[in-house]
Amino acid sequence: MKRTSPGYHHGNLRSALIEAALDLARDKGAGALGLREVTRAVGVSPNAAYRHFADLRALVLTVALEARHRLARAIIDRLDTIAPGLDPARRSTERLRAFGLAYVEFAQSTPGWYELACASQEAPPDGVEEGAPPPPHLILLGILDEMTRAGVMAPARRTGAEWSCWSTVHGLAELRVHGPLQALSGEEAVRLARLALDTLIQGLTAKS
Amino acid sequence: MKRTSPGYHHGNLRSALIEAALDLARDKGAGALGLREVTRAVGVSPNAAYRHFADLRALVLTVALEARHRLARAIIDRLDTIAPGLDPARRSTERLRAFGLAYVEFAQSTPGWYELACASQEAPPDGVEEGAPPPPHLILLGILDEMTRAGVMAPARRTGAEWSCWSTVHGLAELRVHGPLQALSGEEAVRLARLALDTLIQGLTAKS
DNA sequence: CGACTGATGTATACACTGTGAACAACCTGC
DNA sequence: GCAGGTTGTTCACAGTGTATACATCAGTCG
Repeated sequence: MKRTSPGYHHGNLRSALIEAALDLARDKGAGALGLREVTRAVGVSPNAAYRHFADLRALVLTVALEARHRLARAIIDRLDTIAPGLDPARRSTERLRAFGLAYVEFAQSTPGWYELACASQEAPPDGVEEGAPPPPHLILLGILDEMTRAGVMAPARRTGAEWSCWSTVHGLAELRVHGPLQALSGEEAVRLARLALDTLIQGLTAKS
Repeated sequence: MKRTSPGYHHGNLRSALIEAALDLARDKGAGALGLREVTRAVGVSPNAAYRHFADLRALVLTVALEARHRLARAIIDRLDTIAPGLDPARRSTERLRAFGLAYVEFAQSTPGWYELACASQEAPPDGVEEGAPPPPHLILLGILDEMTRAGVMAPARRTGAEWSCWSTVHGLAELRVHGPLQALSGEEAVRLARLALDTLIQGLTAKS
């Protein structure tokens, strides 16, 4: 909240706005993101934001991109907990399970960021990207390819498998955050998620 | 648009508002529902709505309930197309598939109503209900019970199976309406939905 | 040093939203 | 025919996003 120089200019309003928006979304949901609300949190006049973003939509898109990065990093971190020593078959299925659990737990621990990550997936207008993690979608494709290579999933089942997985995982998150699973405790929700992931894996890897 | 008597009072503003709101949601999405917008469509002053609904939220809840009924009826109609002569095992799985396809196709043909049906599942404050169809959730439970009775699904897998199904189906709809499947044609989306449902059924019914 | 210049934050204004309060027209029962 | 409740209108207010004009800073060039 403190300005780099006590004077008029803020210093780096842009990042301050993004950070304030992230806080706001985490605490009150993605729907609470408003131009006046965010600028108020930073302690600056509403129209100051227009020096750094074309409009509210552009701000939200930028913040959403950051949320997607955090989701991706959460997934990657979780994938890295799977011991590399396992045999490829077991390892790849465990990685699929870890992917799903990371997705759902990200949604349930920070619903506002999850909402942001899903809503308006477009890239913000200012395109430059550096240390961006691979998007969750690509991570999933990689895991499914591992599974086919390892022989746990028949190549015939590979077609469209990403959408089966994505549906299950995204559906779970959605039910948890906006749907009838809202009331559940974290552990119960995770238990249900594990069951759904078991069914999914069973369906992907079943013989015949 | 024409009033029952040329005079002041509208006659049955309440149903007119609900109908206008349904039209608006179908054409421009659930997010486009605004108090002024709806009353404008009916040709009445904004505050007239307050004689029939406590606030905008109450109106939306009422319209959302109607949308849920239409979803339920779409599902039931589709279930009834499954020939009753089939053997119970085959029939119950076909009914599960029909459930999923009906859900997804409702979402893709009338996304605005689908949004309404999902968002804010609470019942509207004015509680009276008469010819209401059973909610989709109960329909699904019934189908799963049929499947276990018919022996296609092991009783051990029955626990939490509704959430596996619901996740897949709701996830598909969500990806279709708000997610990366938006761009697809109707047929392509249905093909992917069939694949995902195959995987789901495979997972629910696999031996061992 | 001092003035010019671009970047950045402010002030004012406007159209829009949901909603409360006071008012007016209508319908119904006595 | 008139009292009283119901229903729709009007006016008002706080809130929103955003366009325009202005003020103030941080440099750079003479």
